[in-house]
Amino acid sequence: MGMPAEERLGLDIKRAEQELIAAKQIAVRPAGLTVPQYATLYVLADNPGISAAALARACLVTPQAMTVVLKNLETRGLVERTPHPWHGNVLETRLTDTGRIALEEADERAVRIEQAIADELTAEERDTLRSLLRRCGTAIDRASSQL
Amino acid sequence: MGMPAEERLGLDIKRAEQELIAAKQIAVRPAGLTVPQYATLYVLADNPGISAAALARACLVTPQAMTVVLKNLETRGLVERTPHPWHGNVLETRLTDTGRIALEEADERAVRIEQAIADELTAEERDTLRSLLRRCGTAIDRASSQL
DNA sequence: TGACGAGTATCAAAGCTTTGATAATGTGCT
DNA sequence: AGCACATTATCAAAGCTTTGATACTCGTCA
Repeated sequence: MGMPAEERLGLDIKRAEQELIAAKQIAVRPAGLTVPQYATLYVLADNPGISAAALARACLVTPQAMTVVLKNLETRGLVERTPHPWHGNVLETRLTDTGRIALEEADERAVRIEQAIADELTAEERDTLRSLLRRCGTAIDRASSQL
Repeated sequence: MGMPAEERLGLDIKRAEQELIAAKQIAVRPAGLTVPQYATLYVLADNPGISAAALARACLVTPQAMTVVLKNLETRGLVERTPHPWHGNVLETRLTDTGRIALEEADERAVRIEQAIADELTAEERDTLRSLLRRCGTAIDRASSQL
């Protein structure tokens, strides 16, 4: 393999994300939610009536993946989907009261993970991390499109 | 929700990882591999005869997840699993010639993604990013265990 | 009016991942 | 020898994700 594993920053990013998602799983589990479900409800809380496709874009997943998540949430009564008043073919999705309660319970614990990250770094370091990650992202996109 | 979304660094980390994995998918796909399969073969190349459980730890997944990946790789003849010579209950896993070829083909393209990241940042910035991500990781672990 | 393109929803198949539980094997300690 | 412990492998169930394909609706433009 051409490039030494120690120089591959991708592993560091992946590791951080893996630790993050593992911690969030533990955080939101007592509320009866998975991480994708939590993320979906979180976006839904600020965007009532959003379409599943738009929700998928906001959560960085495919529409098909979002369909499955919504199906599970709807079965359990955490969200409700009603036909759009005049625009056929579109289903409006909204939080139910039960869904909002679950979200708040989950967020209360999930936010402690985010708070721990924020507390570990100074404001300047947070900006630096954001900036570096963003530059990685653009570099990745560029390389990917030229692949 | 208690904490503003803009302050949640988790989203930035997740986004970077998502872009990374999407790009790697595109990179390794022509070699007929998925990202988890590529990661598995990559570790396997440097650790012939490793057990599935150890492989799972190296790839940051559960043993069950690794079992599925190995099963798919074995079906397609990219790896072979033989009983450990004297230690029963352990299956040694090794790359086949076909598997090595697939890995090299995949790595040739995947490395361009890593190279793009490395090129985008100075040596000092790479160290900074690594350090910040590591500190995030420890903070996450700490918060998670105190949850 | 009619064609086209964008956005949305859904079915199907394949693969990955996790939790939970069970069983077999090897090692170390008593 | 016998027992506890750690490691390994595996089965089962549930959920997430992706690619690929199909179909419906709406707005725009010719």
